[in-house]
Amino acid sequence: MQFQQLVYFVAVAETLHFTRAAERVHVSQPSLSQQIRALEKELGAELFGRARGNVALTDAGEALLPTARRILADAETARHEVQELVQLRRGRVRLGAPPSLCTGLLPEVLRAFHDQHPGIELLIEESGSHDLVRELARGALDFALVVLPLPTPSPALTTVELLHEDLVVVSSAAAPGPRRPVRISDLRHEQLVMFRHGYDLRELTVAACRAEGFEPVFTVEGGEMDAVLGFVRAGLGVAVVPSMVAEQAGRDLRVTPLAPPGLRRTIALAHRSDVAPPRAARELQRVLFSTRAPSRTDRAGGGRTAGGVGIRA
Amino acid sequence: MQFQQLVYFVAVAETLHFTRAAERVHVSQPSLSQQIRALEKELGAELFGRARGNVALTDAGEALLPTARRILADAETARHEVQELVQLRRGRVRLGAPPSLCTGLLPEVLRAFHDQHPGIELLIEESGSHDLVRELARGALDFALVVLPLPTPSPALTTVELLHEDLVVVSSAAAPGPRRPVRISDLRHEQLVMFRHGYDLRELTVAACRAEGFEPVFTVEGGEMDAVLGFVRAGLGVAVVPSMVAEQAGRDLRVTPLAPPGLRRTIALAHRSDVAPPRAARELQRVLFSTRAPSRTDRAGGGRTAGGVGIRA
DNA sequence: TCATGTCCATAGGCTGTTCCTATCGTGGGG
DNA sequence: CCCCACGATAGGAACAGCCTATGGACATGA
Repeated sequence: MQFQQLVYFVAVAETLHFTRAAERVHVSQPSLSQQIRALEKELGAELFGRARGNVALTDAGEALLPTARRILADAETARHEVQELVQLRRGRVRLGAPPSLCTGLLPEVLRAFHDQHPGIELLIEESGSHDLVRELARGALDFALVVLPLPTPSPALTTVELLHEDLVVVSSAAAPGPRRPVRISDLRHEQLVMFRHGYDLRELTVAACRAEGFEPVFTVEGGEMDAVLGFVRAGLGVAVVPSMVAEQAGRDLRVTPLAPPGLRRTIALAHRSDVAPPRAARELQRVLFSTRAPSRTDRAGGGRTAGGVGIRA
Repeated sequence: MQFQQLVYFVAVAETLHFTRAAERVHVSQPSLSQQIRALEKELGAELFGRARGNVALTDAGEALLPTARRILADAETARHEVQELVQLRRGRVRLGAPPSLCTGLLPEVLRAFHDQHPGIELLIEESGSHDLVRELARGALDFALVVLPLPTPSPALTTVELLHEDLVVVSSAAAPGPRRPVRISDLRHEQLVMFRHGYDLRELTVAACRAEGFEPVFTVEGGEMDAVLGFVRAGLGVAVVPSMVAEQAGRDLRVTPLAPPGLRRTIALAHRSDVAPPRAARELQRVLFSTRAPSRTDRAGGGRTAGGVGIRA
């Protein structure tokens, strides 16, 4: 049984006329006759009574017709559904991102993406890089924005550098504080407001302080991004945050850059190496890079160079 | 899109392994790969992620799978339904017959047919030949048992002679009556119980009397077969009925044959010339002729010889 | 590190199918 | 009585599907 044969069969069933049916399906009349015959032979039953000038469905034809129609309709549906995915009219992207990026970068990017593809569902998982990497490996995420280097590098993940963020010090606009760029070592004498465990920023900041030979002092610790900024506003201390976050945090925060070499962190987009991300996810990747594309160096998760892992058209 | 491709696709989707899927559908692995590729190309989307040792459905594949399964199931259903008709496990026969045959011949035949094909629905229309011919032409019946010659002969109908029936006179067993064969002309002095208009037997009997030069006298008229026999039993008069009916009517009826040449009528099976009867109807035809097959002369409705209208195997 | 095995993709040749054009056979209508 | 309409048939060209053989990439174990 072939789809063609069913198409021909339905055409004849609807026109009750071989020649006209052949025209309708754009095939010669003998070809159509032949295919109908082949179908009849396969099914072991005549589908049409072919009395002179009076083509009519037999009972077998009558039995076949509704199912044939349904099969053809289903085939059309199948094509259509796949097409919707291809054309990004439908779909889903599961993106993981650290809280700082959810605050800073993502709103703008997701807005742009959603405007272009309103049918695509966006699922955001807000976690530290460690959790995100695990979720990626499980297949629970299509992509994750992560801070490089990865806490648990693995060749199973491919990362593509997205951007470098400068970290800055924020403090209460009301409180007296340094106007000039500060050095990390200056933080030895500051009271810090610190994120909860799991934030990449926490690990990064603490590591930087230790590299300078001191252990940072926290007045408050454990909050999420918004809470930390609120505590800083309230004068409880200073915090080290990405410049992008600081910029968006408002005027009642004083933003102080770090003196060179400062602190930078590299944000990358990570995905499993073994499966190509869904079409919609690749499209989000494209939007992500076109919105904010200061760096496009490909790096494998383990630190090895992984060529050719770019965006698939 | 081809059925084969969907079969292959489902096999790969279920095994997540090209080589094993190929074995399962009894095709070489390259052929299967090629068909999957062709399907992907036609749909414009990859259906599988082919990472080393990790074949997985893409979102497009995920979208296609349920519909593909449904299409294949429907195709199976279509084959099955047609097959049921072919194998006479299901179907319908619409048969028209005059009341005398419904009483005499049909019970036995239909019983035999039903025993062989319990899934076939039997619809009997009990009418005179005139009505039956009209219903046949309308397509409301597959077959009709009719009395020849047809009241309205037409080349649109094909008739096949089935049997000749002798007509006999029945009278009450209680009442005195002739023991020897009677002649038609003897009926001039009898009180007749007569069927309602529409019975072929009525037309035949009345015509026979008129041919003998007299108009028959009815004590009761208008009843159906059973009623007429009841009236005869009650001694209201005699009736002319087919011998087969008379035999089954019981012992309280006296059956008197007609003297030669007697009265015979020819029963034929009629169907439309332009469409082959459904499979189940042809099977009933076969049973009909094998149960009671004294005559098989083919005759066209108009009286012309119509060759090759036999039972299709 | 190298040999080996697994697994999917590719290449080339063969066969069967599908399609075409041309033609036939048969009823029905002018 | 001839012609027309319509489906069936015939024969040949183009194509698709399948096969075997082979390639290439990765994983595994000595």
